[in-house]
Amino acid sequence: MSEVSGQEPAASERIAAILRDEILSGKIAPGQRILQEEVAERLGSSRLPVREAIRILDADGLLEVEANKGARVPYLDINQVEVLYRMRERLEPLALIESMPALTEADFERLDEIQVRIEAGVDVQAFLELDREFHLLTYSHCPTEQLRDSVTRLWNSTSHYRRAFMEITGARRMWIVNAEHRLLLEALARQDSQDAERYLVGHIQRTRKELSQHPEIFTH
Amino acid sequence: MSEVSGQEPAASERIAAILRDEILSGKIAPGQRILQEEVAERLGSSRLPVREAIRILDADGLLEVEANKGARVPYLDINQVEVLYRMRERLEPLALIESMPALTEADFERLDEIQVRIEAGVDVQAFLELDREFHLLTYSHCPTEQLRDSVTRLWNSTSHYRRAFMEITGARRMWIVNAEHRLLLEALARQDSQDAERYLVGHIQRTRKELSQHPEIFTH
DNA sequence: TCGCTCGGGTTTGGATCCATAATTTAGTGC
DNA sequence: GCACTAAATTATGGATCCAAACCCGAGCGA
Repeated sequence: MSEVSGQEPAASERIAAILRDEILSGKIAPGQRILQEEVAERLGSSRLPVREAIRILDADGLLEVEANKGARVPYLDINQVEVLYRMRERLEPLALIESMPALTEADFERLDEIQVRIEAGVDVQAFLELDREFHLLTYSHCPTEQLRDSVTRLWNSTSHYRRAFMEITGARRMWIVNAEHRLLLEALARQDSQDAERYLVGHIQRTRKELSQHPEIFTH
Repeated sequence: MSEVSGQEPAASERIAAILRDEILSGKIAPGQRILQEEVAERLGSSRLPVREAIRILDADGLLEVEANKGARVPYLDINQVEVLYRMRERLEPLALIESMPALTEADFERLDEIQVRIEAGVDVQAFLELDREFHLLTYSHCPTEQLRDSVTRLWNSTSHYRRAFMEITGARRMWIVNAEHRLLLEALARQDSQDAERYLVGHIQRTRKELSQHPEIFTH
């Protein structure tokens, strides 16, 4: 994650990117094991760059590695996800405040475009991708890479449960998300860090509370 | 970092542990490059486990890796370290609250022993190691591995600057550290999460403010 | 029938060799 | 003498082969 990537993506980076997509999109589910040889053959390389890719994804919080036993997408229980959300509640406002002053006109246009699309109504997968882009874009100018990476890790490791939640609840309470996003955008446009932090924390907190009312998501 | 380590430490883990010590103790300084071959020869292995170890340390926040250019201990500027401290101020109280209820009698004895040693007066290197053990031990029962790892990463990547600070200021204001540690311990013994959080945040905040008054630490 | 042990097969971990990219140095032309 | 170029050196990235650890099932015995 911390790679600056010279200019050409190394094979291990390329493989890591593909696996990352497959995990985030749910094609590879929690509990599922990653077989080095299978991945190597499927992506046309030797096992070595796959091993490096697995380390990269481990650092991204997408895989857990156990010595001599391989890598798998971790199962999380409801308590762990709760704590991950509490971490988000504390870290993301910091990233937002650090990033807000540097947001450009182009960023605001893109944020508005994303929000318009979400409001137009999209399926679960599209919503998850747009929502992720929306929030990570608001943090993108945070100058501290460690903070950006930490936030990204938190989004990564909770993505599966966000999807499961959306698939259960459907679009019923989507108007709340939209209202929160709009309020956040408006505060950002005013460069009001207090309001922005308030709306962001509320947004994450509400999601955590709703999520914890669906323990069935975590039975496996 | 997330390795559960079956029973026998894999070579890559062993090498990572050695390099981690060398970086944390300052034997390898920020800016210094890690040559795979040199490490491999020095530790009696091939380059391959060294490559894995480098990935592990990258995930630990101790190295930065650039494609085709190798790994080095990152330089941080004063602003980055400030943000890392603000991250600590937000994350460590969470880890502490999650861990506090599970602290055992043996933990408290060890914490007291550490604090007694610090008060007896030790050199910089010993203080850094004891202080690290002290705080990480108070978080050690936090059930969420991601949170423990995040906190450890923050300690890792700021360790060099903590040492530089201590070497400049010496033992002059050590009584403040001791008072803060004692108040924290007492609050933990009472299972008073409010007080514990208050003292911990104050402790980290004060360090951040004192550190930011020594910008000369960050000139390289 | 249940549990234990001892295989065979599968999968990960490590070593060596080769390819490729970056850096440095020597050379050449102006 | 300086700047640009090209070749040699150095270091990282990748492929293949071999070793060691783990997993699963068959067979044996209580």
